[in-house]
Amino acid sequence: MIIEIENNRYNSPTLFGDFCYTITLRFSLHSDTIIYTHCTDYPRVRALHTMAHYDHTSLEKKWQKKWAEEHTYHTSEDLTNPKKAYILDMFPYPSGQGLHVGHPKGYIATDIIARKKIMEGYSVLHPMGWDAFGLPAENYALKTKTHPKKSTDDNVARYKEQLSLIGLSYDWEREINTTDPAYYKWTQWAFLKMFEKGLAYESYEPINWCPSCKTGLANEDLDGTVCERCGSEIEKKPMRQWVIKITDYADRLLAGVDALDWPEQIKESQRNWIGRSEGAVITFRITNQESRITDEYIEVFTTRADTLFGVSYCVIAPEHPLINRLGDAIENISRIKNYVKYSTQKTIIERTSEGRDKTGEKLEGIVAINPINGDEVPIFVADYVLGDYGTGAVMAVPAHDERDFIFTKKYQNTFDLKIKTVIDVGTKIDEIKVAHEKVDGVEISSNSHLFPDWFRYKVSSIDDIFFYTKVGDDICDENEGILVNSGEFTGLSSADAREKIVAALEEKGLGKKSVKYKLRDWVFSRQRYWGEPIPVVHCDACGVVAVPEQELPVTLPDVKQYEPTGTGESPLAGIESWVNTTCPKCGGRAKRETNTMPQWAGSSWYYLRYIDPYNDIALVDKEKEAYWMPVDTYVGGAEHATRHLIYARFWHKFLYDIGAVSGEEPFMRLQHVGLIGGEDGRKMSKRFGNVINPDDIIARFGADTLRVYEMFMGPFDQNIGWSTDNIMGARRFLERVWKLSERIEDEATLSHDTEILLHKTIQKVGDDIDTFAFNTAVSALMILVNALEKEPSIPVTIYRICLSLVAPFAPHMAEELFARHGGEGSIVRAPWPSYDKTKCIASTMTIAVQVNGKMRGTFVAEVGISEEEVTARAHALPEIKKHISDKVVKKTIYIKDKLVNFVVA
RNA sequence: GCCCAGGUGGUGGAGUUGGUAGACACGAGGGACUUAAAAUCCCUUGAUCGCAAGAUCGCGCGGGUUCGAAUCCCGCUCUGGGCACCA
Repeated sequence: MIIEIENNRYNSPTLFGDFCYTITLRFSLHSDTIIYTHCTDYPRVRALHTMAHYDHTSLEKKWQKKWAEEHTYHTSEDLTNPKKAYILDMFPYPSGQGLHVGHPKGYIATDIIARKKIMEGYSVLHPMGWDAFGLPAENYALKTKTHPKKSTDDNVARYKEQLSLIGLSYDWEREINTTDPAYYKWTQWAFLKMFEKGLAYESYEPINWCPSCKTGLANEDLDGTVCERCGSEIEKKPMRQWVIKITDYADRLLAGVDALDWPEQIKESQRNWIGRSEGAVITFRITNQESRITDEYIEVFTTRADTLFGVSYCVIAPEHPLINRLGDAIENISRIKNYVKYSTQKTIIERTSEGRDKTGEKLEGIVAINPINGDEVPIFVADYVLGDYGTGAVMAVPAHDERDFIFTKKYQNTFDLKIKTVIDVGTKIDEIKVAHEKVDGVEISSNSHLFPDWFRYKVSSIDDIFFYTKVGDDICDENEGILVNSGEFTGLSSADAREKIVAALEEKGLGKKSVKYKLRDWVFSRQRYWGEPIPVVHCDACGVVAVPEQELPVTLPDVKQYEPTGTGESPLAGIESWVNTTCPKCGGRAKRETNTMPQWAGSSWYYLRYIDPYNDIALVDKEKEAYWMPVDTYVGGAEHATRHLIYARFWHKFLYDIGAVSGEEPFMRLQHVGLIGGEDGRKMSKRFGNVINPDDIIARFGADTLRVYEMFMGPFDQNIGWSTDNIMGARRFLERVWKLSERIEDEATLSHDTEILLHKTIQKVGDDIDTFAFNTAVSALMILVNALEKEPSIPVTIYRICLSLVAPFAPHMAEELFARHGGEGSIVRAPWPSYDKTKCIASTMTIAVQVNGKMRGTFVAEVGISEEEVTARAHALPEIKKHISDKVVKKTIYIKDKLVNFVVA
């Protein structure tokens, strides 16, 4: 019976180009909808109307409603189940743009894993929430002139709506939001604990300042020299700020990396970011002509104590306190102060973009004493030395450090700087195989015909070994070698010399081993409105006082003016009624801290809140935490490698130290999600007009098709461009699954080959889901369906197995077909199919036959056939005979069950 | 500059404990069905030569190891990503 006739004009520019007309007849037959369409010629319209029997829209709506009503994805509270899986996505910050098709890719993957785990009988925790504090949300609010609270809520609602269309198995009863006072109470609580332990402190050091976002930023918030958010050039600005001593955890953060099952790339960038360097701090005493200064010194950090004999001068950073300490003892102090002013006013980009060109000033009137040999060397101030790394001062060895070399070259003539080679980086004579020539001493050239531009010499303390090094004064090789010109240490290897030189200095109290890190303390305050208030007050009498735990949360007050002030104060400073308070300690007048926390605060522990989302008396219940943690599978973008993933690991280790959690590492296994680019090959962005909205795709092809396609596109962690043409492949695949149901027969049996294929497919799909090889899992399912299509009829039990395999990928369709074909209950809780290993082995196999390594033929053999028989049958093949003909078979290579290779003369 | 990842048909990509390269899918070409489209189904589809059987060449480039190399080794090149004066 005809239930509906439509006459439509389609003119959606994204998918259909121009427009066309269609006439659609909808028939209702039993519970199916059959749609016939007549349309004016426009090929892409077919995408809409190939859905004979399979009306994705109504079907997906139906099941999403049902799952919600029946709380299908409610997390099991059974903490006795030994099998648990915590499957987590990096939660999004809801921007005003909404989702494009790239965003759900990771969510689909975790959803597939979570669904399979449920089917395998695991207790599964698979939640979702919102990282809604922070600059992006606030900048968006400012742009649209709406209150951040309002715009954030709107964006969350929009995101949730978009996500819900995809059919994800989140337990929404555990939804969290970092801007919820009940949530950030515990962000503040953790801060107080850090404050208590001395890990959170106030600092007045110059920090990164974004002039556009009008706030201080952590090193991690920079993209090179610009603000990671808005792209503005960063300035250095001295101001009061809260800092967290993440550097106390540098060694543990580094040591923990090795054991993690994370992509090597992320592990490597964390190692680089932490940047551990083993070296030594060496003390250079300072003196002047009259030896009046006796108690001043410079401590330098070096990883190359073995080059100490090659020191030409010392360099201190412009920020180094020595300059103020010595004051007029420096003869040209005003010139030096000018230089300090000049270089500290430079932006980071100016200071680094000068690249190789280096500037500096010599401190006149004083010299540093090399502790190893008493040499007096000049002291410079130069901004190629960083004030906040190591000791802020270095010893310069131009012969073995490129930067020192460049600086020396520039000022060599002005200040008479020496370049002294103290490490022989040459090659041992026996390695380059040049005839012996006994030459004593150093720097005696030789005209080796092999290496004419090298000169050779013998180091007197080492018998019978000659060294080579390159001629010329442009030696600036950092490599290690053998010490020369180094007094009693001459002849030692670099590694050996470092130990011995530092040991010798240590005896004199002028040096000791030291480890330094590139990681800097975490600048934790933001001069912005939209963040967690830092829960401390400033009391005239007591100084900085923590807000008592029982008064948490310190709620963010509602405010009319939330634009950043740019003065170094947050907009909160303007709300007198909120700022003025009493001191919890003495009861006197006090002012609240008006800086807020960075965006990364709330996301540093959110995975714990999902476990126990309504807890008001503890951050997380210990028993529940011990059960669910650590996160078993964590999926998100690679851009968080040195931000969120460092902060969260730090936060977790801290919580471990105070006994709040049971393990040291939060995320056991991490997977990258690759980006989905636009169809034009560029990044998907509003700017390029190439954004594909998942809502549109779902409306036209269905959520199941979107899910299958995104998993089938290619390797999960790879960046791949979207293709609306290719999505048809996924759609057709699902239609085939649908149509298979027409050929179900209770009494049917499968052909032997198809049965083997079925078992192999069960194995492969399971393994592939576990290893994030979703593309080949989908491919295996397609191969199975192609084979089932060729079967005259399909047993219903087999069909249901097939549906179970499809269910994690296309849950709506699988659920519908499962219900229609005798499945009991929801397929969500149906058992994951098991396979029979013995049935994965075929009874016959194809043996490849090669002659001299070239494929010349194949034949089919039974499993278990003997080597002799394989060889004989291979030899008997006509195409093989032809290639061997009268030649002699010198050798036969036999690989069991795979191939035979005849080697002929 | 340093570190990491990668380079396979017209396209997305399979295949890496060395053993039948191009699975699966898209696109394209041909055919069936149709008044005609669309959808669906069947066939072909790495390149070159050939009527054909078949042959040769092919996984960024150049070498090497091996009976046999996309896979291992050496050198180079290009692309993407990260770090970047960290002493």
